[in-house]
Amino acid sequence: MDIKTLCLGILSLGDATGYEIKKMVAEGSFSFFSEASYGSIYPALGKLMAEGFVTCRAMAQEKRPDKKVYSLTELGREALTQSLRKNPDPDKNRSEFLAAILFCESVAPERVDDLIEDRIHEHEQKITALEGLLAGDMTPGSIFVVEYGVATQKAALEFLLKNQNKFSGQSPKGAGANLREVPTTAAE
Amino acid sequence: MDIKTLCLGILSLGDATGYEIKKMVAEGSFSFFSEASYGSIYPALGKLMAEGFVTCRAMAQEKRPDKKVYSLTELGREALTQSLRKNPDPDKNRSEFLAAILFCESVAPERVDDLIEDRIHEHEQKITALEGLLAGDMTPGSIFVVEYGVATQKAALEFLLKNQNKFSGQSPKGAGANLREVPTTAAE
DNA sequence: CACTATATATATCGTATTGATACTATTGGA
DNA sequence: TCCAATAGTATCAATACGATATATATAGTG
Repeated sequence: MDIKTLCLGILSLGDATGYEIKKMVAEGSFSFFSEASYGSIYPALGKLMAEGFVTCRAMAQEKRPDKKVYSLTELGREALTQSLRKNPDPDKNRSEFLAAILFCESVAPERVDDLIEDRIHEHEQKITALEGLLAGDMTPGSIFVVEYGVATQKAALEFLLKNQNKFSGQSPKGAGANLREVPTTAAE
Repeated sequence: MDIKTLCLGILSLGDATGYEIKKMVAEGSFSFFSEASYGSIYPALGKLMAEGFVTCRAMAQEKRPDKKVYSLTELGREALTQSLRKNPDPDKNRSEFLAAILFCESVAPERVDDLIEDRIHEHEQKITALEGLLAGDMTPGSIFVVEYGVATQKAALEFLLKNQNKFSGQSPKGAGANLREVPTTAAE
């Protein structure tokens, strides 16, 4: 999803400034499935203005720089509806962790255990954070999205807990320090 | 993970051409957690050459453009090991589907059911595809990665099957066709 | 009181990445 | 025979990212 559409969508939920959009994407329900930086948000808002999809009223504040509040126009609402009509592109998941698992195997197998151990804690934290979001007043949509996130995170966590032993003691080539108590995992 | 490290990692599993690297990232076990285009792979290989991390031997083929096979050097292997030493960055998940759920709510709520229905089929296909990968000869690492993928995909699928009714019949503004049998989900 | 960090708020800049495409040649199917 | 797909290289414009600059105010700390 390009940033223009993302901004359009966020503005469909209510007026916002560029700063607020950035915050929503970095925290809140959006953080689980999107990301955008100022360097893409501000140009996107500029283009949306030029296309007539959003308007901007500058709210002069004393002792603060002007706040530029963007609002969706009727034209913008139609453009968003149109975008939502076509099927969403498949998800893009990027995981340095999974890459590291694959690469460590050939280059530093003794590191895999730590990697998984750390990851388990990260999943636990992520789950706590997501469940914390469910406290505020949320729409059915954002509850759905957050719970979707919780479900997948929990599945990942359980997978790691079940399978972390599958690696231990395997091909201990040279390291030596990594075969503390070889577990009797199902031979194979 | 930047593309240079990704290339280094893939080459640690065996020699490859730029074309082959692209294929591995687009299909195979890598497709689940990484992505890269020619426009980033070729420049990355060029830089890795300049840094002495990879070598390249051109294999002249008749009736085809030269095949440039890249190999990891010992220096490159050390650089990769070094990169793997630091903790992997958190995953980045981008989902147009989840965004669409949120945005549809305010702009086209009658579309949500279709969105979920389609998504269920996509998850089923993805699971089949991932499980298909498990047939070939795989290292423990790639089995782990693929099964991690299967686990999360299945969790997502189950979540959607369980919760797809949570949306039906809610704020049926104008559509009318979407309130077939309102389920008695736990009132709340 | 000064110092530091964090929050509010806008915006730009260099670089990395994407997505599309060009070029050339072979294979396989309609 | 013609079209699409596969194999292989590579580049380019548009976009996105990540870091940073610019200001001001507040909150905490030594």
